[in-house]
Amino acid sequence: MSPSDFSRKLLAWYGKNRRDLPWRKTKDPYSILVSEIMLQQTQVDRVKEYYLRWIHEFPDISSLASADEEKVLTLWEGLGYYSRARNLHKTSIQLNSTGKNVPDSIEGLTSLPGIGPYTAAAVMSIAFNRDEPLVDANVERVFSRFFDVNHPVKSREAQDIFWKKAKQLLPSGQAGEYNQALMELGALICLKTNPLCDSCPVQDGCKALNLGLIDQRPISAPSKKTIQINMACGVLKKNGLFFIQKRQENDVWAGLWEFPGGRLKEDESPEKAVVREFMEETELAIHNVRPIATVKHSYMNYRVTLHGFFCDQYKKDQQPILHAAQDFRWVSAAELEEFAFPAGHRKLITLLKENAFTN
DNA sequence: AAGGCGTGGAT
DNA sequence: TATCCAAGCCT
Repeated sequence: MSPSDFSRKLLAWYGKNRRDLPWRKTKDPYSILVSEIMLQQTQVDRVKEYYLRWIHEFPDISSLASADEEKVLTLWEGLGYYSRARNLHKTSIQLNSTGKNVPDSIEGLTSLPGIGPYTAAAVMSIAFNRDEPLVDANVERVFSRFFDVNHPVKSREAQDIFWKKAKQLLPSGQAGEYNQALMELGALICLKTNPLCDSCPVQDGCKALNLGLIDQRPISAPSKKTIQINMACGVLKKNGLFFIQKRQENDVWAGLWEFPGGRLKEDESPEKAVVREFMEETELAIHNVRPIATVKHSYMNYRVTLHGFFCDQYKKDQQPILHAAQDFRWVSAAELEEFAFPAGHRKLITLLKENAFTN
C-alpha cells in the first residue's frame, strides 16, 4: 500500500466516520490550542464539557489572561494534571502582554510552557493547516500494528520510526484532516483490545494483522505497581466557616485547595492521624473528631482510602501557622464551590454538604 | 532520562 | 475487583 493509498483511504473513512466534536467546529488557533492541552493524557468524552465551559468563560487569549488563578483551576477541577491549566494561563498572559496571537511555528509553540512536539504539531496542522506530522498514543498504536514495530512504543527506536512514517505518509496540504483522521482511526477502530480490523480502511496493508500479531502490538513498557494507602483529613468548622489551605507549588495538586491531613502511620488510627496532621501542618490543636465519610479514590498509581472527619478547634482564638500550604481561608459551604479541590476532597465535600445540617 | 504529574472509563 | 491507560510534558 503506497503512502497516497494509505492517506486516501484513511481520509475517505474519516469523512464518513468522524465524530462531531466541539473543537472540530472551529479553526481558531486559541480554541484548538485549548482543546489540545485538555486532550493530553485525557479521554475525548471527558474533555467535551470542560472545553465548552472553558471557551464560554474564556473565549479568547485576553479573557484568559485577565482571569485569576482560582477561576482557572476551578474550571479545570476534575481533569487532572493541573499544571496544564496553569501553563495555559501563563501562556495567555505571555501572549497577551506582547500583543501577539498563538504562534504559527513549531519553535514558537514549543517555547511556550506545556507545549511539546505533539501539541505544537497538532496546532500547526489543525489550526494553520501546515504540513506537520504528529505522533500521539493513537498513532503509536496504529503504526505499531500497521508496520509491525517490534520495539516498546516509548523507546527511541520506535519513536524514530513513528515520526519518520508520520512524515512520509502525510498528504501535502491536508495535514489537519489527515492527522485527525489518523488519531480517529486509533480511537474508533484500532482499539487497544478487540480492534475492529474488519472495519479498518487500511486493513489490507496492516503487517501485524497479516502476521496474526495484532494482540501483541503495540509493545508497552511495564506499568508501575499500585500502592494502597490510608489517609485522613479534618474539616475544621468554626462560626459556620470551613478551614481550607492552598497546596504548595512543585507538589502534586499544586495550587489546589484542601483540608489538612495526610497518610496514616503504622498502626495509627484515622482519628489520631487527623489530630497529628493538623498540628504538623497548621499548629492548630483540634478535638471532637467525628466521622463524615470514608472515600475511595485514586491518583497516579496510588489507591487511597480517605477518612474524612469534622473537628473543632481546641482554642478558638489560636491562629494557624502553615507548614504544608501557601495560604489559607475560612469559607462558607457555598464558597467551597469557588475553589479547586483534588477529586478525593471534592467527593468528601459533596458528602459533607449532605450532612451539613447535622454537624 | 526515568519518574512525577490526576482522573475516571473500559474491560 | 483489579488493572490498564488516554489527542504528553517537564525536569
